[in-house]
Amino acid sequence: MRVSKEKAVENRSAILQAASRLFRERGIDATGVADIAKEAGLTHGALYAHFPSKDALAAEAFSHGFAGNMKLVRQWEGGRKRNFDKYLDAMFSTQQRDNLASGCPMTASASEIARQGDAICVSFAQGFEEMVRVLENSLNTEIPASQRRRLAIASLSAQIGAIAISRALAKVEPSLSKEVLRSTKEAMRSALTVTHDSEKKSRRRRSAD
Amino acid sequence: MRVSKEKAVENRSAILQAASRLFRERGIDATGVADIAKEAGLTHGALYAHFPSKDALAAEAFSHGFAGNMKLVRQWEGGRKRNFDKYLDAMFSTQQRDNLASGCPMTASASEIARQGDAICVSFAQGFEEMVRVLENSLNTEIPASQRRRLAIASLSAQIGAIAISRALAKVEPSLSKEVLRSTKEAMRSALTVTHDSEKKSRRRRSAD
DNA sequence: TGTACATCAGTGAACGCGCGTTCACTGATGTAC
DNA sequence: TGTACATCAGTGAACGCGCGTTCACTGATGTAC
Repeated sequence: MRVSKEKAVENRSAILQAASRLFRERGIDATGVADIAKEAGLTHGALYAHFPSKDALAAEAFSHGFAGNMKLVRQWEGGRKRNFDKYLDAMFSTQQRDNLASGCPMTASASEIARQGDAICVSFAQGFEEMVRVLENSLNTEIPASQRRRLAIASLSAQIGAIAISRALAKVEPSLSKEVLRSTKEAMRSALTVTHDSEKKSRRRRSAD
Repeated sequence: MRVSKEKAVENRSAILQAASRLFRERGIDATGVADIAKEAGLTHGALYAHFPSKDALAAEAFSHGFAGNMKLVRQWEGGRKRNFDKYLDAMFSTQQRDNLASGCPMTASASEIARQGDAICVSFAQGFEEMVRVLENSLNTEIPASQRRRLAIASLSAQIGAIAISRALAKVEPSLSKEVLRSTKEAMRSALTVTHDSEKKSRRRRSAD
């Protein structure tokens, strides 16, 4: 039976939200369209009135989940040290590790992306580029601009890797799982609050802080 | 028809090798037991004479692939700087990125592991711990021992993350894909050849190198 | 060494199942008069 | 404002397909005599 325009928009959004959650939680291959429709309170047929295929839904769900996550991340943008420390504490926490459902979709699906269709890869690329920009702007402005981008990229690599590893270890080696989070966080904190090259001027300037 | 004992051992090994390759290349969920058996020159039924289930095969295939990869890695063990630079160049190369089939299984399946059975997680944990030990021993011995382990863990996080990201970007953003490899490599080179804390003595000692 | 027979790795049909997608149908909604 | 009808979001049965696993069967291998 036909539903009102508003209800249809609501349903589309519910499908997107369910897909975004379930793909992160169970992986893209392991989540069926019927599961998603059920979660959204619909039957599987309805899904095809809103999305042409599972692949297209996955690409849009990825962008949707990414946009939601980005809002949370932006609150640390600005580059002040105290904020950045909080950002690191939040990113490398066990809460973040155990929060598959609404955490970063890039992290939840890292090694699956490359095996999916091009649409998802494009969504991933856009999300990654935005994330690099945001992180770059959060770094201490005393770090030379040319290095900030490099450090932002390396940091995202470390974040994505550390969360994936700590998730894989959580069940069977819980203490090693936590060590991975802790060690990567501390290494990043050192790397991002001190410059790496041997420019002594900037190093001295910072030590007065 | 029955085959000789030697041939049976050979076949078991062929299944393991095929599984190890295909799981890395296509992902665990996306690879069928029939594909694996075919690749090994057998039919799917034969597989169950050697392995009780796909899950058990996956766990053993993971260990097998990991052991093979470890042999390649060990050649850089020893801690000399020149060797370590070569290790970094090899790890963050586009060849490594495009080498799904025989690259590190930890990297190929990072975000899938946590969603698989416990047996695979245990294999992963063993592999990871060994990798940490090897990398720890490859780091410059002037870095304090307490920091070496932390740096080794953080480096593995960055490696796994960077390869996963660069694979996801390879098709749609090839230049960004290469930048991720390059930036993460350079950040790691800086982080691992210079200590991170403010111990000035060791910093001075190293600058004479 | 030669023969008879038990063993068991490998075959391929069959199992039940869930997948992504299609489609004839339903009936409330939105619109034209 | 009230009536007639076209629209189309949502339903649920059905599609072909490939999945992991089982099993009766085959026939070369290995063994006991």
